[in-house]
Amino acid sequence: MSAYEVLDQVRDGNPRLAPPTIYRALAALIERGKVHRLESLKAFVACRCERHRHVPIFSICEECGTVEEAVSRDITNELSRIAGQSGFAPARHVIEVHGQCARCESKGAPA
Amino acid sequence: MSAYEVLDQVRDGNPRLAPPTIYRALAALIERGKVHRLESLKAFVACRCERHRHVPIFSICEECGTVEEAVSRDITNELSRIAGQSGFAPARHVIEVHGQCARCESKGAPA
DNA sequence: CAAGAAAGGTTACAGTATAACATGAATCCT
DNA sequence: AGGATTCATGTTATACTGTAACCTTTCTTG
Repeated sequence: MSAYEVLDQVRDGNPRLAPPTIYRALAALIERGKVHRLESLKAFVACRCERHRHVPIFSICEECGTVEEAVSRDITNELSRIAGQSGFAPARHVIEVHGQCARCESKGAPA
Repeated sequence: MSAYEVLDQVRDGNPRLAPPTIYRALAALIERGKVHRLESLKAFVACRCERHRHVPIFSICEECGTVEEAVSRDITNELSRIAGQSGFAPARHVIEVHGQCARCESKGAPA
C-alpha cells in the first residue's frame, strides 16, 4: 500500500488525519521492524517475519502486485564482502527483485 | 542528481524544457543502460561500466553522497536461486546499500 | 500549580512523476 | 504531389509522495 492508501483507510474512522501522521506512524513501525518500505514502489508492506535485524529481500510481481519477503545469509554476507573491499560500511540494505510470480506465469501472462 | 537537478542544468541552454522531457530522456538512457535510477534516493546516476545487462549493486554514502557501482555474479546467481525456489521469474533487480564510504569513515564522521 | 518536555495533530508547501493534449516531422499510400 | 498515418517530442496541467514548521495536548517535575 502507498502511504496515501493507508491514509484513506484510516480516514474512514478518523477523517481529519493528515499525511505527516501516517508518515510518522510508518516511520515508527519501520523502526520497530514491523513494516518495510518498498523503495522501488514507493510503498509499504507489513513484515510477517518475526525476526529482528534481518536483511529482507523482496520479490515483487509486476503482474498482480504480490510481494514475497525472503532472507538469505549468503547474500547479506556477500554484500558485506563487496562493500568491505572498498572500505564501505553498510548500514541499510535495499534488495528488491521485480518480475513475475509463479501464479501469473502459469496463467500464461506474457512476461 | 535528481530529475529536477538535471532539468535545471539543461534549462540553462534551453529554458523551456519541462519535466516530461527529462523523464523521457532518462527513461531512454536507462533503457540503453547509460543511466541507472537509484530507487532509494529518487535520483539518477550515469553508468560508467561499459557492460550491458549487468545487475548493478550501488553503495551509497549517506555522508557525502558518493555512489559506487559494483557487480557480483555470485549475488546475481544467489538472487536468481532464491527467486527460483518459489517459481518467481526475475526481470529487474534493485540492490542498493546505504552506509558510509571509506573516506568519510576515516574522517571520523560519527556513523 | 507553573514551566518545560515530548508526542501527536494540522497547515502549508516542496519535490517527484505522469496523464493528456498539441505540434511537427517522417513515412506511406494512391 | 496531396492527404492520411504514425511516431517522436513539446507543453500544460495536475496527481502523487513526502516533509518543514508550527500548534495543541498531555505528561512530568520542581
